[in-house]
Amino acid sequence: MIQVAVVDDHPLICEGISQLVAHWQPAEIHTFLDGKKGLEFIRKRQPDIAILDVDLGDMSGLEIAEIIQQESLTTRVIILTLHKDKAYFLRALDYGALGYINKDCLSQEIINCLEAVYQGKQFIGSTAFEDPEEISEYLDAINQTRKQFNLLTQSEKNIVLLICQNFNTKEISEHLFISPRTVDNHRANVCKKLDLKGQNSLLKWTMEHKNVLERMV
Amino acid sequence: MIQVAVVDDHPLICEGISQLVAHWQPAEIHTFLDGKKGLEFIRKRQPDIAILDVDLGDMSGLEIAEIIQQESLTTRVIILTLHKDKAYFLRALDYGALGYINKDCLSQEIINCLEAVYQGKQFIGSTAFEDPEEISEYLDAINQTRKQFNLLTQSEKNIVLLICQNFNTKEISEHLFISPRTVDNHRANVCKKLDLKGQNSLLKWTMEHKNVLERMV
DNA sequence: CAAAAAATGAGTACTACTACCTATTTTTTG
DNA sequence: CAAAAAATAGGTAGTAGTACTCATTTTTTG
Repeated sequence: MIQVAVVDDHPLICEGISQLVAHWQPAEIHTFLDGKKGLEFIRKRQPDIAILDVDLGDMSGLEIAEIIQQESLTTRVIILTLHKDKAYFLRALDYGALGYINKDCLSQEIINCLEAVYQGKQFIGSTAFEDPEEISEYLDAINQTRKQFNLLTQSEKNIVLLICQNFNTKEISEHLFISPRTVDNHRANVCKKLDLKGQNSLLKWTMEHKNVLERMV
Repeated sequence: MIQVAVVDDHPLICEGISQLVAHWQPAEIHTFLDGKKGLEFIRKRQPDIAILDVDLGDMSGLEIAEIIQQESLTTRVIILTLHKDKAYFLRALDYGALGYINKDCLSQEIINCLEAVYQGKQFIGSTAFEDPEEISEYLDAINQTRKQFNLLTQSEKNIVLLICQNFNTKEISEHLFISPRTVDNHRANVCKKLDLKGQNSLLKWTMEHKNVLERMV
């Protein structure tokens, strides 16, 4: 049976979400009215899904999401928010939340979100923003970087990630126990694949996309 | 007479702040219960100080701070928050807010904050965080970058900022109508002053501190 | 197993940034 | 005005990354 944690400081919303989850499919639902207890449970039991409110009394659901990411817990995160704040959403993304929905969305949307997130897919509520413009631009940018990175072979990826960490060719070769010439070749191939031209173009590219790349380990 | 805008969706807090401001010194105080009207006023009248709540009904005070920064308004910003969330603080800093205080601080502290911010100084409430450790580390890092940057002469600063924007030596020289050799010399001097050694060390430094440097124009 | 893809290594040339140096002109400052 | 600081420009050398070539070995995949 699926385990779901619901963390929200409003008892009414906790109750509502629980009903919706039960409606979605039979699940073991645990509700928490404050962040610390919720986090404690998530750490210990690693439920399949955690539904986190942004504005908890003692801490933010975003902080919990950050911890889940940092500690590599298997729990998938849905962030619930009252405010249509772009920055909340960006942070939720950064912290690896898969779901992001506004509290005034329809019940069906929450169920769709649960289903998507349970399958490991991203789900962003249709009522989550005032202006979906910027958000989609941001998402596109991240997606493009990811796509580009995924054009690379494993060795090439490793090398790019080492460049991210300020290693130069010589240091990379020592770190990977291979010839600097090999590293050179991989670098050249990466440049070709990503259409990077000119001096330090690869270094610049990795540093510009550092945020995205660092999360692709 | 000083102009102060207070934006908070809780009428009680608006009232309390107004009283405190009046207690501090005679001022023309304008209160707003929602973000949009507050922002409209700030844009039009550019008051000396704006006290912004993080959790407004329609938008976040942080968004308003961001707009104030983007549009280079002269208004100095104090961010008020209910939650002791580190990320809020970091965003407030990024958006150029000078004051940052928690709502459960003492009245005197708010007055101290008003005074400091009015003088253009930064003021961070003593009760604003659970763990002042990380915050001060972050602040130190930013301050160190600023200090380093301020070791540079104007030309050197200009060149560093252009490196930030992905210009290479040749492009910088064309942009500034000077010889590439001159640019080379400035770069070398910067490397010396900042104790940067090795290939691309200056490029790496500027990209690592891009966030801070970009705000130093 | 055979073909394809990836990883490994090297040769050569070019370019950009650093690391020294000197020197002149312009601007700031006491 | 005189001294100091900054901006300008150049010489020469070394190093690291890009740009292309080729070849061999290992791993993946149909």
